[in-house]
Amino acid sequence: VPGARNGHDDLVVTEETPEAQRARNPRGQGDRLRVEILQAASRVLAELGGEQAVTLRGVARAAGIAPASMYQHFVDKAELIRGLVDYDFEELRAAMAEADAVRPATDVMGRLRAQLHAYSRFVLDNPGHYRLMLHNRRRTGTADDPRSMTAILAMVTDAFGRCERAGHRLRVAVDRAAVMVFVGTHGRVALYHSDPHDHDTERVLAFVDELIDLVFDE
Amino acid sequence: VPGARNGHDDLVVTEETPEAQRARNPRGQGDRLRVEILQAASRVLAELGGEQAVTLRGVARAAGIAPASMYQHFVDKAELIRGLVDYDFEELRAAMAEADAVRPATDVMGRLRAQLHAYSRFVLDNPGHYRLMLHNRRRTGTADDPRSMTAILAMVTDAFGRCERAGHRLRVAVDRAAVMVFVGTHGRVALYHSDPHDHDTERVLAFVDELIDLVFDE
DNA sequence: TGTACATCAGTGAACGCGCGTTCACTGATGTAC
DNA sequence: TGTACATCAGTGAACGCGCGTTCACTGATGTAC
Repeated sequence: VPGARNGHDDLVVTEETPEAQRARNPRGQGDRLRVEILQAASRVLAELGGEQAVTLRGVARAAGIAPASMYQHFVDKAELIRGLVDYDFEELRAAMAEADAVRPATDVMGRLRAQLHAYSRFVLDNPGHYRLMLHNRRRTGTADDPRSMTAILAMVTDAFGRCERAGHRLRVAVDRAAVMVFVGTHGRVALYHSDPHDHDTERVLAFVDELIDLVFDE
Repeated sequence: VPGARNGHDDLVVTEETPEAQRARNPRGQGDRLRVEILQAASRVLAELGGEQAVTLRGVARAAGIAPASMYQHFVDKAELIRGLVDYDFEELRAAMAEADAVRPATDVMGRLRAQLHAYSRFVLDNPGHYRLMLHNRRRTGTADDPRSMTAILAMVTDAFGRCERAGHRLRVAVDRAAVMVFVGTHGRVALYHSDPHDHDTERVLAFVDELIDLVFDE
């Protein structure tokens, strides 16, 4: 019956996506729903921005499942959020790694810029995700966990190290340069996030380049 | 009767502060409660961090009044939040202005550093407030409104301008230098906000000084 | 090959909670006569 | 000077809502015999 509601016990307020009735996963594949849930959560966060917009019931709605079904994959809401943060860190890391890999290995400066540009684009395009990652990150403090800011910073530090070894002279130590540029990049995108006059991606990337120029000697 | 509850229709969960019975303000002084409410909201935000922790009922509880009383001073919750943001911007501006005024007028570099240090301290000490200010700021985009990031940046730009006129040479234009250092400062405090290994105020201030050194020639 | 059954993916209904908001009110106090 | 009254600061109780979570369940499907 077209238009028939699947029986939620609460009204679906935003009728936008009627969400075709989900086909149940086959026997051994119960875990597939887990990533579908994370993708749904990611969509919800992107559309509504702000962690408080990510509710168990809202994500269930977006995934087209019953709220109770969440509990087969996440013990509680906090674990759902942690899962989402890990998912996002992996997306960011992958975007930076790909930007790096796509350039010739010898173009060390180009790879450095490309990584920082990928970082900027990710943050500009996903403000809600970025805020979530910032305020819910792991407490590890080591670069071991690839899902941490420390690991992202380590990628940038590596890129600076390659530049220095290739003969590009820095005005400060490698790790200081990396922190300065990374932190400056973050500051730029974060500070101007909600400013409607400043959503010009190109200007942000130009600022990042300006920062990079500042730490190199020449 | 000591210990007697004033009749809230919901239970007060955190019994911490029994909040002595408020004395009603005299006739013409109804507005005094407005600032008491803002101060209570400020306390709630500082203690619980995060905008979603600031609820009408929670603030009313902290102020020792009935939830309904909020509506004589704020038309709805959104206006309470706006009021809180304005209140916070004024606090930040005042802290920076005082840091500047306390030094001899001729010590232009000291005044610049003092302003940025005051900014950093405010952000480090009030993470919840700072996040609220960032994500709920005015859309003006002009420095006219003293309660905006633009106005704060304008203060920093002025300070850099004074340094340059006093003979300190910059490697980039005054407004670029101001943006870079301001944005870098913001990035540093914001990025490391929730990192327990990095709550050392002195290290943050040293980073800010390092940034300042970087934009000056020499 | 046929069938009983355990397993598995997912559900429906209900719960108690704190929230924002409304509305008719209370009682003290300054003011008009 | 005395008193009726309008004004003002602030309240108590109730509302409907969406939330996170629990629990007993359903029904399809692979497996053991």
